[in-house]
Amino acid sequence: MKLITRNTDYAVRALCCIAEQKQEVISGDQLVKSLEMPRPFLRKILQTLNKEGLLTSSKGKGGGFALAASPEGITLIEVMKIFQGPIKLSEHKFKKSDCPRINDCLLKKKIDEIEKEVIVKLKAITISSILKNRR
Amino acid sequence: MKLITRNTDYAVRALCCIAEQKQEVISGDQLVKSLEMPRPFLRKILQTLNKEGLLTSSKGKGGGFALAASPEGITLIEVMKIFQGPIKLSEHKFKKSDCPRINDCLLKKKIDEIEKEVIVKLKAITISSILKNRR
DNA sequence: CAAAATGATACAATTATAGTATCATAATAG
DNA sequence: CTATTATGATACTATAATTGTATCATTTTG
Ligand code: FES
Ligand code: FES
Repeated sequence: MKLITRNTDYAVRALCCIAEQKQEVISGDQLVKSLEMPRPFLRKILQTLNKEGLLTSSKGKGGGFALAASPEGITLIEVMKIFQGPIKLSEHKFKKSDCPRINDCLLKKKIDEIEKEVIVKLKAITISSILKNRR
Repeated sequence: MKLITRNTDYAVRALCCIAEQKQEVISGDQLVKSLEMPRPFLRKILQTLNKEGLLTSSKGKGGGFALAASPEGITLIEVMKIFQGPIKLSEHKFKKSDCPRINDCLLKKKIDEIEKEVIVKLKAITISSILKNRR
């Protein structure tokens, strides 16, 4: 019942780390050292973030990754969508298709209300607001 | 990223159905007919609800299940705990043990705030409040 | 060309969810 | 006392999601 998967969590940590960096561009290997996470896993995450337009990348010596937007402009929900798909707290599948009862499920209606509020909260979280949380 | 598993959803639907019934006791097979869900799966769910004290059961002809408390007294979060364990939106495990970064993870702190609010909402949902939602 | 970096893609392991199957036990009617 | 109707306990299996790993190709710079 976890809201955030490891993909997303690592991606956010990487984005935070890049945002804090003095030099704009930082290589994957430097990030591995700072963040202590499995190299090939982080590499894949960085590639995805680049493909989705949250990072820019450059190859070759001196290359690496940089933020494509300011830390204020990168929201958590955006990262979640990339790695976890759209937020659906009350998804209810039955062998790949939706539950036949989904339209009259009373519980689903209640959960949908909670979902709306969670989405509002998530939209308010950005890389910069996460960094501000720190002491 | 689903908040409610099928176990929980089915359990709630069953509890609602029992609560609405005129006769207090209803058999598993009758519930299967009303709820259109896989018999052995529902049976297991009912057994668990009984073991956890949300239902009472009686064997033999005329037997079946009945609510152990009033519909106002059964909360969603109670059912969720039974089938999904305690609510932990920001759990982050690494091979069975907690993520070593869990104590300084800035994102986790943000998610924990959301978790608190979600728990408040969930605690307010009961079988009777779910039934009232219906038109 | 060699070194340092990312890009693309296929594969594998682990865990969680969802579901099935079987046999035992108890209560009731006749 | 035995057949029927019901639940109890428990072991097994299937599917999907998550969490990774491994390999080779491509681009950039010196
Ligand atoms: S959406 Fe399927 S039972 Fe609630
Ligand atoms: S709790 Fe592990 S990185 Fe956030």
